[in-house]
Parts: sequence; structure tokens; C-alpha cells
Amino acid sequence: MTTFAELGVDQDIIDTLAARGIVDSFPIQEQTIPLSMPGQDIIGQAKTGTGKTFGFGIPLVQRLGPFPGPGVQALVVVPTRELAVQVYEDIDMLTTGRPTSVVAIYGGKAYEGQIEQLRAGAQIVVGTPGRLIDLAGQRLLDLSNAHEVVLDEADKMLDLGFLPDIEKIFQKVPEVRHTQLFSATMPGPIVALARRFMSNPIHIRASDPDEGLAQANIHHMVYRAHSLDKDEIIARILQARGRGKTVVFTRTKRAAQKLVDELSDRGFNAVAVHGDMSQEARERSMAAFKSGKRDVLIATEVAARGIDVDDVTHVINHTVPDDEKAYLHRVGRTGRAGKTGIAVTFVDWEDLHKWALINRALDLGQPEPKETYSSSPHLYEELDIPEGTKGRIATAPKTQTVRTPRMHRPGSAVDAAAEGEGGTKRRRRRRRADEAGTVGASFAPDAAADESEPEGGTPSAPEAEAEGIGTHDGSGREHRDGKPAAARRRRRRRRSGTGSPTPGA
DNA sequence: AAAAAAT
Repeated sequence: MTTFAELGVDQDIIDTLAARGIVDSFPIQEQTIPLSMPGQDIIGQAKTGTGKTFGFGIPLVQRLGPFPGPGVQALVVVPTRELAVQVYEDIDMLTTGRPTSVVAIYGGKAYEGQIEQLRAGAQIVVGTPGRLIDLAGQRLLDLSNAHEVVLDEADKMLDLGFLPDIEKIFQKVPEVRHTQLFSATMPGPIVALARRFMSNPIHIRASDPDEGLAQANIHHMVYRAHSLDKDEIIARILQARGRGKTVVFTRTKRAAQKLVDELSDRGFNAVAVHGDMSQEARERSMAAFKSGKRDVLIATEVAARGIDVDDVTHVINHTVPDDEKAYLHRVGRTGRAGKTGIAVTFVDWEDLHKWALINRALDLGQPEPKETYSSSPHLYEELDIPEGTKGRIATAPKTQTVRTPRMHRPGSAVDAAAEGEGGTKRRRRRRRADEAGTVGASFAPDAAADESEPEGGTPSAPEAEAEGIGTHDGSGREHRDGKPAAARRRRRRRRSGTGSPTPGA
């Protein structure tokens, strides 16, 4: 193992890293930092959770020098707002003790703060394409001196959805510059395309090409489950999983919303993140999940790439992801920095082919998924639930399965009973649309207030909570049911009892 | 086709 000092990293950055317990370098850092530091263009490829951010971040901070003058000299572009926040935090940490200042520029947020920081002379900008182009177009962001450019999740940034924006951004930065592209996945055609934006790049792969792209420390499992049984199986996995956090990926925003509602009703500590939520609610969910206040995150593809949360032990694919790249990034939320993780994928009948392609492309060696579900409750006990947990599954009370039919027949007597007082279908739906994903869970009511206090101060907790998810119903009401949020919280607390995550409690 | 990304 090479030390950071041997890689040419400045002592103050070494100290900053050490203060955070980071003393060992990762292979990608060892391979790219010495090349990147003197200005070599790099395409850096390394597995999920193996230190890519510092791989480009350290040279970037260091190349600006210890006392950079004011004005944007470095630009990092990322595909999602949450990743912008995370990368911003990482790079900001690297600048500790330097006058270098970093700003995150992304949508869904007030312009003022971001513009203010740019005016104050920020040197490093981390952002998402839309807002970057917006501010550049308004002459509020000057990229003409950004000689350092990074595309994080580079293959995503160069795919069809983002490419036009990326081309615009490259038109705004200097032609002579240092360009770094990083990702766990770099398909050949994308590498070819990438060369258009780089000069004599070196493509570094931090692992043996025949080794495969999948993390060896992730254990993969497949269930061929009927969609109506998925909630029940997920609940059982969550119950049996022990300490740690879980990310569940859904294909659609609506499915994410529905699942977070269902799991919250079952007493799990779940929050959601998806594009139909307000940015404030998205960030509140992420903060609660990162801090451990909530231990289940239900997410759409938005959280598939780059997001780094400690102690994620399980990733569950509620539906098979689009392709092997999506699979790799999703399951890469676990098994990070040398830890192990479990990846569970539900394969629907119509996804059998898609799954077979992923299984083969990544050489996962998974057998053909067997039909593991049944409408009969005991058959759940035959499920191969993730390691070390079978005993607990087998002893799970049978009565748990009573809750599954509620999903099948919304509005039934069971449904009304679960709602408690005044539970019409319509009211229930409204409550959920507003609430879930913001605080999500039905207990730990104090957390609702904690999570709605970002730095910089926002409205009082009730309003912040009530704002809920943005465009879901497009309303913007301050209250639902005509009751203030505090009263609603009391009602929910009563309904959900003590907060023990026991289904059927 | 869905999700993401400016308002």
C-alpha cells in the first residue's frame, strides 16, 4: 500500500484525511493521483465504493494551489442533486484549512445562496447540469477560467439524456484544461465519445479487466416473486437483517411512494427519495438515512449512483434494473470500502430475460430464479432469506401474513381497520401523498422536527413537514385534513403504538 | 418506458 505522501499529496490534506480516520489509499487513488497531479487527462474506472471521489478531488484541490485567487477555477459535474451535495461535502472537507471555497450548484433550491457564494469568489463548483447552465447563461457563473473539469459518473453524464447539456458546458470552459472522467462503468463507445472532450487521456482501470466489474464482497440473491408478495418478503428481510441499513430500489416514483407508505404502516423506519418529492424533503430523507435515524431508504434510480452511506448491509431491487450498469451501481450502495453486503433482486415473469442478461454480463453465476412465492403463507418460510437469518424467519408469527391481503384489496375492512379512526380511502391517500417520503415512518415523532431543520433555518417544523412532496398532487397546502401537523403526528403515534418494528404490532 | 436534470 502506498502512502498519500508517496503519492505527492500535500501534508495539510494528509492531516485533514487522517483526522477523519482516512490513512490508507485505494488502488484507484494510487494509480490516478500521480498522473493527474501534473495535469494528465484521466479516465478513471474503479469499482463502486473504492475511493474515486478522492481520486479526482485531491488533485483538483491541490492543483489550484494553497492560496487560489477568487473566481471559479474548477468544475465538477454530477448526475443528481444528492450526489452534488455529497461530492461538495467531500471536496469541501479536503479544503479544510485552505482559503479555497467550494459551492454546490443544483436545482430545486433557492438561487440566492448559491449566487451569493459565487459572488463571494468560490473557486470550486460542484453541480448538476441544468442549474449550472442556467446560472452560466445569466452570467452569474463564469466558467471561462475553470481549467479543472471533472465528470463524475462520467458514462451517465455522456449518455443520451445528459450529452447535450454536457456539450454546452464544455463550450463554456477553457479549451486548454485538465479533464478527469470517473465512473465504475465505462462502456467502450462512451470512452470513444469521451475522447472528444479530452486530450490524450489515459484510461486507468483499477482492477484486473478479467476480474469483472461486480464487487466480490457483495452476495447476490434472486427471488422470483409475484408483485403482490414483494412487500411481505421485503418486510421479512427487513425484520431478519440485523443491524445496518437497507436501500430498496423501485422502477417508478409511484412504486417508491407506495412502498414507503406500506413499510411505514408496518412499523419500519423508512423514508423515500424520488423526483416527485420537494428538494427539501429529498435532502431530509437522505440526512435521516445517513445519520441512521431512519434505516430503510426507498429510492428510484436517483439514488443508484455515487451515494455513499455507511453501514448499508442490504440492497433490494424491487424490480430488475434496466441493464447491468444500473444493477452494478444500485447494488454498489452496499459492500463499500471493503465491507460486505447483500443484494436481493426480485425478478418478475416479464423480467426473466433482462435478468438473464445482467446475470451473464456481470458473471454473477446465479441459477435460474425459481418460483419462490405463493399465496399460501407457510411457503414464505421456505424462502432463502439472506444468510444467518433463517431461524428468525421460521419463527415469525403466522399472523403477519394477514397484512398482505390488505395490499390486494385496498379499501377492504382490514384496510379501514389499519387506518384507525376516520380512515376513508381518499383521506388516507391524501395523507400519504403529503407525508410519506418526508418523514415517512409512523413513529419517532420527534424526528420529524429534527429532520426539518437544515442549516440556514426553515419554517417551523409543522410547515416544513406539511410541505411534503412537491408535485405529487401539486397542491402546496399547508395542512392536510384541515388539521395542523402536530395533531396529525399525535394521531399517527397513537395508531402505531410504541414503535417496535414488529409487523402486526 | 422511466427517471434524471432549470423554472
